[in-house]
Amino acid sequence: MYDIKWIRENPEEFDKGLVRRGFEPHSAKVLELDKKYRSLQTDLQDMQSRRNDLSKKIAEAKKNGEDADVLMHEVSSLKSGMADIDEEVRSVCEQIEKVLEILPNRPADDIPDGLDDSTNRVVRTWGEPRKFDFKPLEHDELGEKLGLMDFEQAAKVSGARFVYLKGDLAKLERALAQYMLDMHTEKHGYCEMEVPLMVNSSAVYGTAQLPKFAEDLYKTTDGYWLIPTAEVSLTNFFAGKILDEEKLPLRVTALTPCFRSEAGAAGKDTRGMIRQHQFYKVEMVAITTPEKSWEEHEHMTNSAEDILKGLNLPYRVMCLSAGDMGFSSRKTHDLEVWLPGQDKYREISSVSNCWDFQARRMDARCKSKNQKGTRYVHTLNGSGLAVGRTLVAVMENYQQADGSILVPEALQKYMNGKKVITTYK
RNA sequence: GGAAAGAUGGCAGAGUGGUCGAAUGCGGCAGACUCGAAAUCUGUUGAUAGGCUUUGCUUAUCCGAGGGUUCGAAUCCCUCUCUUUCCGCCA
Repeated sequence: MYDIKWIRENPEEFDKGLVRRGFEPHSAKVLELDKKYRSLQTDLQDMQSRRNDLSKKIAEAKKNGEDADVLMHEVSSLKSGMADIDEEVRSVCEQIEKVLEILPNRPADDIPDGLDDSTNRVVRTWGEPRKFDFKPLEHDELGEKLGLMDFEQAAKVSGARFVYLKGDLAKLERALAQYMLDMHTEKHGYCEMEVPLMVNSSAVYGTAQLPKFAEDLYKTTDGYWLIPTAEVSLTNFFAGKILDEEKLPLRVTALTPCFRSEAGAAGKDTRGMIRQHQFYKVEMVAITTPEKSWEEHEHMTNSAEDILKGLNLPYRVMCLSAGDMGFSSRKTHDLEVWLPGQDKYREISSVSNCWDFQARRMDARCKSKNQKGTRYVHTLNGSGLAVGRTLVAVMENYQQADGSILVPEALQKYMNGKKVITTYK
């Protein structure tokens, strides 16, 4: 959510950001409503002030045993006009909110222009894609050949975009999640959390999946939303709070299933585990002061990269263009892992600095001891990593000619020392 | 699911129709005392929005949320949410 005061002072910048995102300029309309709102509010406050004065006089008159009927009538007539203005103030305020709540965050200055992924910029590349002396398979083919991945039965039980994992492959996924959490908690300074998977509307509004993206989410019969990412639960942990600036940054992480309807993804990634309605993800969230959020963005990106480095999976870091970023983000780094089966880099993590955009929506603030007043915190979130997609990457990168899969060294301790995954017996 | 009691500032906790944005205590901040610290004493200390003659002044709103009654609501009425305790059920 934008700060109306900031728009008042920087209308051109506001519009410029929107245009970079592929949106129409909105400052003229917003400022017109804002002007109306403020003038109405002043009128209303004047009336309220008069009412309060008269009420005090009535109290005094009654205390002195005087007659207060005339005064009381005066307030009554004053009140009849107040209700209308009150209604108008509320309506204009709502109109402003309706406009602002569906506008995306302002892109940072240093990110590429462009409305889609074609102008995303490569920030850095790590690792050499492995040379195969056989034709590498895609993960779903590998998994099914091993008898450890079953899409067919999942389709019967649930439908498209679900999977069963069996035996060592199921265990490998669990090992991956554990490895990620251990890295983040022991090495990167995150606090592990166990979080709600079902949340209410105001939480989803806070992280800005609502009101605009309701069709991407699952809703229960009694009105809960299934989280599409632990970002919702983790970030809202700080909703409505005033945090000590001295204690920031706060870093939290959680392993959760994520639920997505994939409403707009018909025909995309229909095979395999890349795009499922339900998948595990380790999410990182950081809360910082306004001064420290860019620094924290780098730290979080590095934390995600560390996971891939530890698994020796080649990847590159992309800086997303203005129009390709998520709604709440000012700057997003995507980590793309090399998938030999697909012969391309695929997104495995997305690390975003949301600035004060979500903090305003969920009223998360911070306060310094030597400072008057409060400020909105900056929120950041990033996948660290998408567990299902990491499993895919491990399978494709560590496959052998006979169809077996080597267990990356970093995961062996989570697999009881097992070094290779073969057919289920 | 049934019954009862609650929700007040950073925290604890008074306040049942009229200078109540709210006593008191703790905490925080500033000062005094001290070589320094502790203890003690004194003062100070909420948020949001608007206006202005803008390091300040002023107006409004905020006592779980939303409505209502009233000249006036933390206080009375209604709805909702949450918490606690007891009973029931349950991984």
